[in-house]
Amino acid sequence: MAELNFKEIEEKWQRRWEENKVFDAEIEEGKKFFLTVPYPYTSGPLHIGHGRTYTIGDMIARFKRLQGYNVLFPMAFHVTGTPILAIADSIAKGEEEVVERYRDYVSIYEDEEKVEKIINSFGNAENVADFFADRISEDFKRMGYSIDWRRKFNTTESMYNKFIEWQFKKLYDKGVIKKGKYPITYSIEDDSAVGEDDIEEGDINKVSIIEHTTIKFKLADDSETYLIAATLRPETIFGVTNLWINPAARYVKVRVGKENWIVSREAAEKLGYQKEELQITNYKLQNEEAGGGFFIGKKVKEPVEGREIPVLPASFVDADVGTGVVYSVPAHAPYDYIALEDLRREKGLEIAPIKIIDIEGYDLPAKEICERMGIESQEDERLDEATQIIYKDEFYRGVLNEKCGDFAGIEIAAIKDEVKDWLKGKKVADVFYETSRKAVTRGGGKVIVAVLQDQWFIDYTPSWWKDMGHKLVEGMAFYPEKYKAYMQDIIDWLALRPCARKRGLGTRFPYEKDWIIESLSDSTIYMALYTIVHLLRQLPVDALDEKFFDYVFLGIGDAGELAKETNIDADTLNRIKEEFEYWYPNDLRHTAPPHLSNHLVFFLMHHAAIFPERGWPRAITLNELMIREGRKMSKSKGNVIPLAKVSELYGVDLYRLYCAINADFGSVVNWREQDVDALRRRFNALVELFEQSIDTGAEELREDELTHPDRWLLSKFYRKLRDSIERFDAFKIREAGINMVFNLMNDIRYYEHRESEERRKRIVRNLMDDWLIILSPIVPHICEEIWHKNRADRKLEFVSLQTLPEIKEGFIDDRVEREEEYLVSLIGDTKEIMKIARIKPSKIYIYTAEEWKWEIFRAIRDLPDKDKIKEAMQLRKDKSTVDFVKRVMKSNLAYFELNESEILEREKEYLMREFGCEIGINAEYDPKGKKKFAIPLKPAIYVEE
RNA sequence: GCGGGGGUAGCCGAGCAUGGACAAAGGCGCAGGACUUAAGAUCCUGUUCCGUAGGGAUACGAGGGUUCAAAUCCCUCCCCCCGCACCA
Repeated sequence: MAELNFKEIEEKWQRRWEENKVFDAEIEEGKKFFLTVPYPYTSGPLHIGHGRTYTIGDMIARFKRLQGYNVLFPMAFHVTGTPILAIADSIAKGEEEVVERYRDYVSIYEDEEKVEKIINSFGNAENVADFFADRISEDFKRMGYSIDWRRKFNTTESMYNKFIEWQFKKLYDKGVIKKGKYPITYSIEDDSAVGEDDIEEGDINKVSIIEHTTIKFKLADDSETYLIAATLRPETIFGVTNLWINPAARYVKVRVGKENWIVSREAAEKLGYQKEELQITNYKLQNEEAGGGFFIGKKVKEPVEGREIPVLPASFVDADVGTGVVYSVPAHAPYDYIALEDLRREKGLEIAPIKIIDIEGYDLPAKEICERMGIESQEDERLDEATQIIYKDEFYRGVLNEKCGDFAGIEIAAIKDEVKDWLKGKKVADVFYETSRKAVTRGGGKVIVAVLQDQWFIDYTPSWWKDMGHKLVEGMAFYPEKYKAYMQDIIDWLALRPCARKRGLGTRFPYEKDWIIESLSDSTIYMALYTIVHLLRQLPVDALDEKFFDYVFLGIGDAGELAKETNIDADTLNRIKEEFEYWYPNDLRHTAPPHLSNHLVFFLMHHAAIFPERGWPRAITLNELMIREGRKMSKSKGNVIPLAKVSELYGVDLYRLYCAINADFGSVVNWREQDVDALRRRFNALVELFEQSIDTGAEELREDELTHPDRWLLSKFYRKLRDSIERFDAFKIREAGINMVFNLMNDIRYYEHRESEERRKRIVRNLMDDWLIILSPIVPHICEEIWHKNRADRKLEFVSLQTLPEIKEGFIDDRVEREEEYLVSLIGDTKEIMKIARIKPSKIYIYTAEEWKWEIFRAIRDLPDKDKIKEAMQLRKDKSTVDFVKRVMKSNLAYFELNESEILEREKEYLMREFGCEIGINAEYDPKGKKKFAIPLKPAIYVEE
């Protein structure tokens, strides 16, 4: 048999599909199916993990075609946002790490001599985007995806900008586009917002924004000036005994409104990015910063009761965390307790802790935790841990005591925010944002929290919107189903989202042109554009204004008038509108769970807001990600395989099969070379099975020559086919695939053992066409190849365009399958006996159950266990009846009528072949008295040496 | 912390929603055999323990409970993974 060249086969069929426009979708009679997968971001090559989602999407598209749907499966490219711009900037600056990475990326696709030139062009973001968009298109074609490529676009095209502007106008009209303050992570050095990608180790050690509460302590000798302490536990203010200042740090005075605030120099800088009214002046008249020591020993007034408390030195205070001023609650904060202990030892200073929280198991929590953990110095690293423990315990179990005024008797968890608000109301507290850890950007710039004063948001909080979102989700299907409830929660949780930035590629914000629409907010309803994009290309961009889209998408306005205004004739307008209305809604969006709480929820909410109900999406399916050899794939680990290499390294169909079979949607696919190899052998064996039937010119079996094993295999085949179609339709592609590859192959192997290789070749011929059709969504290239090889006259009849095979129900035969199971278990039992008794048989005697046993078997089959013996004894009063019924109960055999001796007589020859000896059926000869052990469906066996 | 998902044999991984045929599919690995000059591939057999007749014992994170019966239901505990936003 000739070795198949998979690569050639892939290319051949991809070419023919393209030449014959097999996947170009046009309006047709009958049912339609519009499937989308999120467009890829074109900052670099995709890897096999990304490929999983697109591949599954393609399988669904292909399956739906077989089901008779007119399928639209389009693709576009996402370019908007900051990363591509950042990459281009880095390359323009010549940052070696980035340049090196992109050299590697480009080398995946290009010969070495071209690489440098292409990299040089990458100083321009557009070139990066275009290069990878082109390559990813090629990758997708090479993966055999059944995409209608005429509808390809990217998100920086002016046509797209027009569409996004329209979207924002619709949202603005609904009153959900707003302006306000918002804290973000920010780099002073770069003068811009920074995200996870921009932060050093931001991907593995996330930086989040933490809200501290600042509390003002008035200096006793200066009524306009306050030391500003920051805390995460404002409710502990009732227990404050002193302030802490780090003598080694530098402090400055800043002017906030009419007050002077004293904070660390570092904090002053951060405050400058958070409070617009802030002015910085240096402390002391001689225009110098003050060392922390300047304040030591001064008195301040705590703001609740106005007690005077001292300012004391502490080394644990970090000038770069919070304000560099900390208030001390030694009863409940381990750091404070230990620092005071130090002072007591060194200076003899006695300050009594003020206990304000009652909690079971503690008297003075800070003291006890330190003693328990053996902490004695404020340099001890375990203080953090001790603080955590106390914080947690007190938060959930602690109750404020009588020292806390109106808040006494209430649990911390329930009252924390109220205390904070109360302090804010008294004008003694304010908000200060801090990063959850110290962080720098990848360029080394310090990351702080800045508060944007005029950030644009989408406000998802209006209840009308949430209600619509819930309703939309309620009417949708999700697979895996658990994500439906999860999505409802996400909708509730969704609040304000900034929707524009100052930087990045994208559409200008229509209401303030120096803002650019943020890239997730511009990717919410773009599926609608797929339906008409190929038609829009023939129109002048200027015509694509609000009225145009209102008409096409919402049916608002009049074609005749619009034609006059836009210079597009009314027929064209209607043609476009019709195309949209034909394809919409999006019947299925297939993606991966990381999109749930961002892209997908926006996708749903924006549809709910903008489109009428008939335009709402119908279903979402999600597949988990892919790992490799048990580990996450990542650039830094260097363990990614580019999608572009799949064909060369593995073959596309093998990859697709692996994606289909290795894991269900809800589980991670583990790409393991060992398993891939094993699957390759299976896959090759399957292909060979088909090839052999074709090459030898084996003929189909005629119905009148079918034997029992033939009927058995046909029954198995059509049962599995029926089952697999059901499962595929329910997106259980893995189960369908395992059924149609692994399990069927096992059946055929068994069949061949039962019959012969020759006959196997013939019967495969009977099944081949039906089998190829159901396999074609998963491994389309090889199916197409064999489909055509099988019948040379097929030419343009692609397997990809067939309809699902008819299930030949007549072949599905319980009896035939039961009979075969009966034989298999008989043979298994016999072999078991031979093994245990270590006998080489000269003859094997098989005794089927006598008729009375069958009668009782029938009579008691539906009775509960406890009644079985009683019933049986009424039918036949004999001790052997009891033994028999016990054996039946133990054996757990499902009732089924079989004529055992008839089967055995028929298969006698097969049994002889199997055991290589004589077989006696129901003989009188029974030297060891085995006969009595026979029960229905489980004959007694005697093996003679 | 909040929300979600898990812990199954040497490994990966089904099954658990509707408890019973579950010593637990399938794959990998390992061992033996057939084939081969050999290797690979393929096929067969085995892979918790005991057993010279198809059987028995112990097992599905740990510990309890419900039941005639639990990997499957209930409770408690331990451990692991994911998301928590402005980022594609």
